[in-house]
Amino acid sequence: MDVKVKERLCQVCGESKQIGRNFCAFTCESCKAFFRRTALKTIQLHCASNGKCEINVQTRRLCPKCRLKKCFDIGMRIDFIRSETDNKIRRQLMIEKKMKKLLQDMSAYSGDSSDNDSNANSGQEFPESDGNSSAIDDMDDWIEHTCDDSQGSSRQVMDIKYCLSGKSDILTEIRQKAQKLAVIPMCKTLTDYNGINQLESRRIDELLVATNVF
Amino acid sequence: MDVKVKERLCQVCGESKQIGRNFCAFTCESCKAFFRRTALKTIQLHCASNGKCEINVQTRRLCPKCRLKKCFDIGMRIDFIRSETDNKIRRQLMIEKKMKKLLQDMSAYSGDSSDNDSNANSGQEFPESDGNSSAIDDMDDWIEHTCDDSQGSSRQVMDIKYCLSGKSDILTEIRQKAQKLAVIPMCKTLTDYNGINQLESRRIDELLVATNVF
DNA sequence: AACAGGTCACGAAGGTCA
DNA sequence: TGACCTTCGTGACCTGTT
Repeated sequence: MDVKVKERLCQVCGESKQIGRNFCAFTCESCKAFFRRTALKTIQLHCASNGKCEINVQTRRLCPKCRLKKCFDIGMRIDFIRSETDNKIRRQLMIEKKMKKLLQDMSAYSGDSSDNDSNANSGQEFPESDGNSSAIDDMDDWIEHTCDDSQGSSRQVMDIKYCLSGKSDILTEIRQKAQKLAVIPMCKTLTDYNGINQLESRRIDELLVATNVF
Repeated sequence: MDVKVKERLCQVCGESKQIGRNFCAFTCESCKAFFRRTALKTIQLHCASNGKCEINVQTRRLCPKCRLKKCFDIGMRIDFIRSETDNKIRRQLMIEKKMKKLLQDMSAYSGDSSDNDSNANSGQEFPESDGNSSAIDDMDDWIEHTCDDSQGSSRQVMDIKYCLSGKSDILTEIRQKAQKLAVIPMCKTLTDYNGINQLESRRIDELLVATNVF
């Protein structure tokens, strides 16, 4: 029972909400975020009380130095924070993944069945651009004309565009696909249909597209 | 006896449950899944302890690099993992099998018990509507016989039908395309609508993929 | 029965923004 | 700073084939 209670309280500040195992210790969300942000920083922290501050939910934000010290004391491990290069790679992979999906969607709606999976080496880097800005412009057009942004739904597309600045190879491909796009239905025909949620109406869209009727 | 005990423990992590010969070594289910997922990946794994982590049930998830190393060390073989193309083919075959069964169900519902179709090419056909006695009628029949409306669940299908009324040419076209694509169970999947769950929409995806449209 | 792959809820990382 | 979110790896459980 003692252990159970322990596991339900943040070992750093005593918080009782959102407790989980973070960086090898049971902590709350805020101490987790604090440790992630602070532990790797090299700048010297300063404590006004000679490093003897008590850390609880109320005081935890008053002295970062003592809070961080307690984090280490209760066993939070710095080596469980992913390295910046690791994170960079992950972000890159995520972007490529989204890109691929975007291209698939475009292919589907333009009826372009020539989209081949033969691209075996997915971990490859995109070639650098020579400053082709018109591809970006084209993408802007495409975003503007094909996305219903009434609910911020094209935000991810914008992110991808931003991240891809200077990667004209794939942008050229996008432009080609985009040109084939006769019409629009990217953002769901039956969205507000009573009872059918977004996922389902998306499936219906796909079925209709599969028939090549619309 | 020693050997028997050995065979009842995962050679990677020492787990004692669900042991079997997996990829040429005696392992638990989780190490099997881990090896299947990880062994073929090309991305570089990183170990914080210079590749000297001890792997047991508690620690196995902490360092993928050392876990994978141990997998190889105890003799798990990467060539026992099926290739992606192999898996693709298998999935394709499974889908065709399922579609065949669905087509049979379909035939049963449409009262098309006579197997002597004049079209000899595929063996499985959409029930032919005589003349243009109205595709809508056919659809009505089909809806009536395949939808469980005990909870108003076929309402969406009916609405779709209504939207298509007066567009019998489109309906005919859909049927023709459907014949060509050998996709019947479009609405069959929606029949069980009670909220389309994840599994079901997954089926729809599979069917679409099976048509080679995308 | 044995052994491949598939599924999905869940835990624990990082990211975002008021 | 911290509440909330997304993403991805994990492992128990499942399906299908031999």
